[in-house]
Amino acid sequence: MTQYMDCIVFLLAKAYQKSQNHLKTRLRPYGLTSVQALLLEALWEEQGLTAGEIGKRLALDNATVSGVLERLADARWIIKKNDPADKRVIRVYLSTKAMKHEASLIQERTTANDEILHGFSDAEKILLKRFLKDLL
Amino acid sequence: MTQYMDCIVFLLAKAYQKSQNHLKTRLRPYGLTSVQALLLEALWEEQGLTAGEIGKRLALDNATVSGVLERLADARWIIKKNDPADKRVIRVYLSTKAMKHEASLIQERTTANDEILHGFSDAEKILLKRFLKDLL
DNA sequence: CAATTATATTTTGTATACAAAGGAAATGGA
DNA sequence: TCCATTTCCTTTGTATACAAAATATAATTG
Repeated sequence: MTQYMDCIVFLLAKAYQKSQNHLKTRLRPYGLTSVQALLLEALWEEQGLTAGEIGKRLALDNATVSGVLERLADARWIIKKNDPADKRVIRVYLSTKAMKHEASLIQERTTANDEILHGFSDAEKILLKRFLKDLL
Repeated sequence: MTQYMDCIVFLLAKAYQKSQNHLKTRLRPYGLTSVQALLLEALWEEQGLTAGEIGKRLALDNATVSGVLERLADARWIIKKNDPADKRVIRVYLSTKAMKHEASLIQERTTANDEILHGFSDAEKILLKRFLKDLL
């Protein structure tokens, strides 16, 4: 029982799942999943991104992006439009609903982060994030 | 683009996915996924665990355990038996195939771990693991 | 200009994670 | 003893991640 408990993949998996749970709980009232909220954040930063650009920015593969976009559009968080200059390209825009919730959703994510990291010192937070970034 | 790049959930997710890829690649020749290999490791440590016990040890929920066990049994890595003392209970045993591959599979996991952490000093490895365990 | 190659997104399929529900067996109290 | 409740695992459903294939459009080449 001790060997795989020291396996980095296992530890990352469980840490991720545990942390994600904090965020998921906070997003539930909005009817959003954490990946959906993440995608909205990318759009708040820059509207009109293509599906491919979103995938690159969020390190999501195109099949996943396609599904997430579809469900976000269905729930009226985004609007998908073809690019007139290239019929293969989908550009994604935020709906009024999304614009209205920007501040609160970002707040939810920030709060979840604080919750997750509440037991760490500032130095430890920086170090942990550096370690994780080094793994990417 | 910078805000969610500092989100702990995002960083953990992507670090996990990136790391898992190393392990997945090494397990592919065996036809095993990383969670399946993880489950086999639990059984090498103790045969005859119940589905529930496996779930507890590996922090897997029962629906997931059920599916993983089913596919492992189908591929002849494990044998599922009812417990005579309690018909609700499933006890899981390793097949000959699994016993034969124990050493090599553990080696694959160890090597993947080394690969993933090759850029970290020994002290950093210890610290990273401590941080992750603190998140659980 | 037509054929070939490349690109963008969607679809299809498998696996895991999780929530909820279902079915069978065991338990405990009246 | 009987029955309501609890327990164990499976099934069902949704979401994401990833691999592969499909479809449509754009670019390149001869």
